[in-house]
Amino acid sequence: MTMIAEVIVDVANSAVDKVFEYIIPENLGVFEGARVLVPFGPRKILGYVLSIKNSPSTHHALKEVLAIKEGGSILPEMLELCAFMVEEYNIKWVDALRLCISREVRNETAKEKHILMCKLTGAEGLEEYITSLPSKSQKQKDVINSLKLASQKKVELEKNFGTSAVSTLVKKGFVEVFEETERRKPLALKTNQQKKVALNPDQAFAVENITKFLRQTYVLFGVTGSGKTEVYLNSIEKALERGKTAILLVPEIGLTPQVFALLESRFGQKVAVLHSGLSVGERFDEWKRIENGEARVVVGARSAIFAPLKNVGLILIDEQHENSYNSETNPRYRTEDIALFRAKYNNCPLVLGSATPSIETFEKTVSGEYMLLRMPNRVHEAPLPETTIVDMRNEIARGNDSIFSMPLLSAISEAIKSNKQTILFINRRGYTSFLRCMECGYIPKCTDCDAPLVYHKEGDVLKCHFCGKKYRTLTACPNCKSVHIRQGAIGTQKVVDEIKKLFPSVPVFRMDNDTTSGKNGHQKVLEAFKAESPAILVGTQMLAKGHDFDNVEVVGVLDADQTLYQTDYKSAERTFQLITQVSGRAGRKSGGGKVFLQTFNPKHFVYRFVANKNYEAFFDQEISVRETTNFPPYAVIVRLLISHEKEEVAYQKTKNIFEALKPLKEEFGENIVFLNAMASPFTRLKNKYRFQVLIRFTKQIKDDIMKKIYQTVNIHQDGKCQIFVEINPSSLA
DNA sequence: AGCACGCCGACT
DNA sequence: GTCGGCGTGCTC
Repeated sequence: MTMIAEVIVDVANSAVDKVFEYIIPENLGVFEGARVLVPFGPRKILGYVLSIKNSPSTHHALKEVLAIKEGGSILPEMLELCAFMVEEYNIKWVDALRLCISREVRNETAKEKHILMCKLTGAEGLEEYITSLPSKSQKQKDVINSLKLASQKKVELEKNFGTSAVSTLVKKGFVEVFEETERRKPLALKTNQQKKVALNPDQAFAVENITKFLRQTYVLFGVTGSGKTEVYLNSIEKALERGKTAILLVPEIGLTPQVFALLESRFGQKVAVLHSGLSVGERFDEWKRIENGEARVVVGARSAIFAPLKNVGLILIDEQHENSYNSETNPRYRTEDIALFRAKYNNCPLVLGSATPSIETFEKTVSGEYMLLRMPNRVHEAPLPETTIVDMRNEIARGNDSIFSMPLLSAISEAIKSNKQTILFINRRGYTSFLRCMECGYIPKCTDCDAPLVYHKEGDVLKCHFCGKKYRTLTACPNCKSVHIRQGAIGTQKVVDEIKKLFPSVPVFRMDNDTTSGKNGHQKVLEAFKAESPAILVGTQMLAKGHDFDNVEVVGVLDADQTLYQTDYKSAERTFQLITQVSGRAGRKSGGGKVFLQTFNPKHFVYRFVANKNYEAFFDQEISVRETTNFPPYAVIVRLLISHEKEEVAYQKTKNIFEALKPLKEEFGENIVFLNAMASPFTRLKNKYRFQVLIRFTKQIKDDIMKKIYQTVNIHQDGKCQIFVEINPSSLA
């Protein structure tokens, strides 16, 4: 009986992203998930076997599978996951499959590293030989004694005892040289052997619940410094004890060598680490170790969720709210979806840890879908920092129009006097930002959408990012007639200049995308900062990501409003998360931290809850806003981003898609809250013109309507015109 | 994505 | 006549 393989070819083009059938020659050992070499037109290319069946479903003349490629085959679990992703995100099969193998294996850009080892052959007459050696041949005796303990690298032996001693012994047949594969190990810090600490009652309760697997998904809700890591480690330990494996995901930036060192000290060689900082050789070896079962704990950034780990018994996502868990490019996916799929497949718990969980996730603890595990106390009993809200309008009234308020400046001065450190946070993102009257705090908003307008350099206009409406830029405040109008964006660089003028003798460091590029870029800046005291660190949101600062007393949030007036439904949530996380950097060890929030809008509910450190109260408020305004999690927002190199074509395509989607309004009636087409906020990007269609609908119709949206997209999509579909985009910029 | 096929302009 | 430009279309 001839068997037929359904193959997806390894070509990243939607025109060939479909099943091709091949005859399986007998004795080739083709299996589902295998990587195979197949004839494709005039050439031979790689393919992935999706399934095997008895008879073809096409009348094409079938060709034969040529060969099997070793390594990098797709586990049955991952094949199912790929099918899920193709369905859920409308992505290409190849793109899904490629996530599941390492690019080093796929491109053959790395292979195993072999080194020469030496060992004793066990040949007879060794003892006699040694005693017969003249005393000047001490080196040979040393080599033998050394090898009696363990096999050793040839280069090491030669370095210690000389090449001639080693080669003589090889010649005499007492020492044998053989090849061994060596693991290229990602560099870890010196491991200061962590002694296991006893869990506090909250931690113990969490570990016990997770281990008992009472619920599919847990939200580990713990304030900064509450010891979530210890819960992760203990839960992993319990999973390993049951013979299972575990995956721990951390935000890309949070994967500090300290975290890895901690895991390694606890789990040793069982840990594999995957992140963007690895060399090709290191990554190749880590994937290999996961594939062959040597590694049983995988720690890594978001793509590590695709690690070919078998028998998964626990999945943990640290800092669940982090946006870096959402892939925004090419194969778009949400790590939480993938993790939940794998957890269900493996019938194991999924743990989402955060001090500031996303609104959508926390809502699921309220509805009972997820189980909430609270950790309200800091481990070392160090109190959370004291937060002061500074009204910047008062500062201007006092004649201080600098970017630093008086209370913040005096706190910095005091910190310097007592040799403590200061962190200044300014979240400058993108080129454009809103305008603001420096006297009354007025911010121009769209008359149709109530969204703050965004200043565009191009054309010198104000635009609404929701409806695309344009306004003339402001020269004077329509509210108070002041001409004191500023762009909201003050960059880190300017802050550094200003603070240096005020405190010329204090070392100032800057941490943003420009200063942290390159390997271990973050680490270098952080270490430089930690080595100085007093010192000041100025940085963007990357400061917020879980770094441990022991000596920071003052945190200044220079422009708290900046994230608040980003133009989408998540801006309050994001602001709360960001400021809470940044605040958490103050007084971590000693306590007594001070946080200053500089704002023009001190009455805003977000700041009140930030200052009170009350996430749950913030959640209650925010979730009711979402409910009344019909935004996620009560509704679903879908954005179709249409791009083409010709503006007219992109515009026409957008119009066509919009017209094609319009009938949905009749079909789904009031379940469709909003449907409109408009120019994308960045109209031209990478030489392509971009337009977008926004659809907002109630979550009940999600599955039905998504099928129809994807159908429409697939009809209009071609090689030149790309259409990206995003569900609940994290930002509409 | 490649690679062949094919149908027009400028050369030995 | 034919060498080669890259538009179009196919790959089980």
